[in-house]
Amino acid sequence: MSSLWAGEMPVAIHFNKRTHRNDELRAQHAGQSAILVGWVNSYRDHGGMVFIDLRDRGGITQVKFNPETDPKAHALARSLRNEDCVAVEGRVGLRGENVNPKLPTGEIEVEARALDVLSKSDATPFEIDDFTKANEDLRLQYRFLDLRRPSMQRVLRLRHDISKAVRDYFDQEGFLEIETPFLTKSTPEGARDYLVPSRLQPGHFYALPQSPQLFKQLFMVAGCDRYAQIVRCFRDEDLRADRQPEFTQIDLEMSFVDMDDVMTAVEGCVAAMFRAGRNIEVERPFPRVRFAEAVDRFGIDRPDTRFGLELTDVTEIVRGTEFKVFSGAIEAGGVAKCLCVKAAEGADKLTRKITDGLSEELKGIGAGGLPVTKVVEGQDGTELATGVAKFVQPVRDALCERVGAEPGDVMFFAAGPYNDVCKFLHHARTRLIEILQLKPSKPWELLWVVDFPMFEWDEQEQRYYSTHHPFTSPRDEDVALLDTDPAKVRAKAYDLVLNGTEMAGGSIRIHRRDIQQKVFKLLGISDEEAKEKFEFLMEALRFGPPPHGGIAFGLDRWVMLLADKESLRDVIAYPKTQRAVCPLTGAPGPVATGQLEELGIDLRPEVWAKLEQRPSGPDQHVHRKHDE
RNA sequence: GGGGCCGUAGCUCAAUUGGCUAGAGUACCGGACUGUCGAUCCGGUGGUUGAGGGUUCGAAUCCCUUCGGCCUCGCCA
Repeated sequence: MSSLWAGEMPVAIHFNKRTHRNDELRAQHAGQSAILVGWVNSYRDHGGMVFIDLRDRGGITQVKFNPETDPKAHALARSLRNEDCVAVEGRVGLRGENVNPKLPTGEIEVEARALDVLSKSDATPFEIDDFTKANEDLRLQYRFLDLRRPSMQRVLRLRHDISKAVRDYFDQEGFLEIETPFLTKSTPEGARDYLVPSRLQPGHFYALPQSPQLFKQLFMVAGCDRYAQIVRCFRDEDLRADRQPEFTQIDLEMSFVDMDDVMTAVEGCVAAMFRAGRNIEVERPFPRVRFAEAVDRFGIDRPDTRFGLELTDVTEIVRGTEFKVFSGAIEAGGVAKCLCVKAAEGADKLTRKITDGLSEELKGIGAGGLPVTKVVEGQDGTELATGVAKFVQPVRDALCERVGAEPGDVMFFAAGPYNDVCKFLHHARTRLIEILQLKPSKPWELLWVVDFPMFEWDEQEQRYYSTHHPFTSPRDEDVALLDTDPAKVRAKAYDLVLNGTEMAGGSIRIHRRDIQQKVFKLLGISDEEAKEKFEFLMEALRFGPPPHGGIAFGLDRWVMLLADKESLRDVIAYPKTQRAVCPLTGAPGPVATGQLEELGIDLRPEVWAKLEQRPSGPDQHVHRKHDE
């Protein structure tokens, strides 16, 4: 290579015989000889002495080139640039007074006797370190460089450690890891499917699995007893920071169990993940909260209970007030709830600007606004000031007593249908926690939400939907209600919530065919439809299915939280952008028309038109009408 | 599909009310320097201000269209 020292043959170092990784050498190794490989993280050329920081996936070791002792290696070292891939042979030396306390290997350096440039690097599009920031789009386009950064390497390692802990745990607990197909059948309910056209049967499509739900239930019918898999799932819906079109689930199913058995198994798995990821021992069992209570107190079925700001029902107190927003909503069958910010929580920071801003935000999600009032110390005791004060003044004492409000506090209200009120105040609560920068009572809070209703009534479509999914079992004591009052039936379902984020959801499944049929009927799924869509499950239920249940949790989200990252993209090696594009590969891309023909697929005229409009870049293959 | 933020040198950013040759740090190139460690010092290259159109004597700045990225609602376990 021309970049090698002119006239010299490259020094042949047996790079495949490296002796250490770059985070391993310590003072105790002083005097030993070592072969290291890696990338040039930085170089410092003093004219005389040359230093390079050599990086591999584990860490950094300083290498010293001395012109007096090793002129050849030194001369070559002067040509090194960032991200060159090199091998170094030398002696481990103590740094004496020049110890670098920032590096674990800072007590030593490798005094190079020989240097081999394995390959040169062009100037990188961004610098490979944790100091400089680069546009995320660029990072994803050059993900192989982005992943060289120590912080990304740490994430990959963390993810590996967590996955391994999960596998070890399930192995130990007697679970079998069995793979399920990716080319499978489209399921009717749930998210939009990713479809894969069939060549052998034109006009037919496989769907990529949204989850292995049915397959794992069949494993139970098959007598596998305990199944667990770390498996990729696919959902063709719009992306978010915490949502990718393909994501990884920890999926499990168990036979001859009830809710407690599954929950205990999951708690063990979560404990193993925390141990592996953060070296934290979590307290078990996790507390449980009933769905109805969670929604009542926090407005949401996945509450973050580490903060105060609980909701209080004030329907009866404000029922008769002059304020139409309250009285009208209540007369129409709605409720009124109050969220009280205590003085100690920083209620005085809630300026008019902030409360107005919150009100606007709430209008954005369908609220009429966010009525507010302040509790103040007046001449004759506690009084209300500003906002809706004059309307609620007549019920002031009852209101303050009910809510526990004291001078200095600020009260927010919402009135209307129960679900709306909860939704609005949950939003307000979440934002207030951010705005007031409230400190959580503890860093991690794991809790179970249980006793979900089986069904939710859809007012618009006048039909029931499954809260969980159609195979979820009702609680034994509620089975009779299926015939009389379906809305009251509680499900054997459980969600695991971490710091206000749903991290896992599962249920005990229906293992009796008659109950499954009854549930389908309630959901408006006809016998023919059930047979068509879930034929194999319905068939399986004929042949002695065991009582069973399971759960699935999103591995990506767990890694994200344990890695203190705010985006799933930071914990997935090759993630997609918001438009579900992979900047690295350019996927999705067009294909040759021949491929489409084989599949019996033709693009619609308007799709063609759009494709032809698009400026085709140098590396972009547009569908060609004539095959190449 | 709706709302919001953003796009200027390889990278991260600046550019006052629409006004002088669009600047800085870093990277890169050249030079100096024997203990640095996000090395330092001196010098240099580098710009279709995402793209297209418009308003104007004059546009990075204002308007329209479009492409791309992020956040979010809808959607989604």
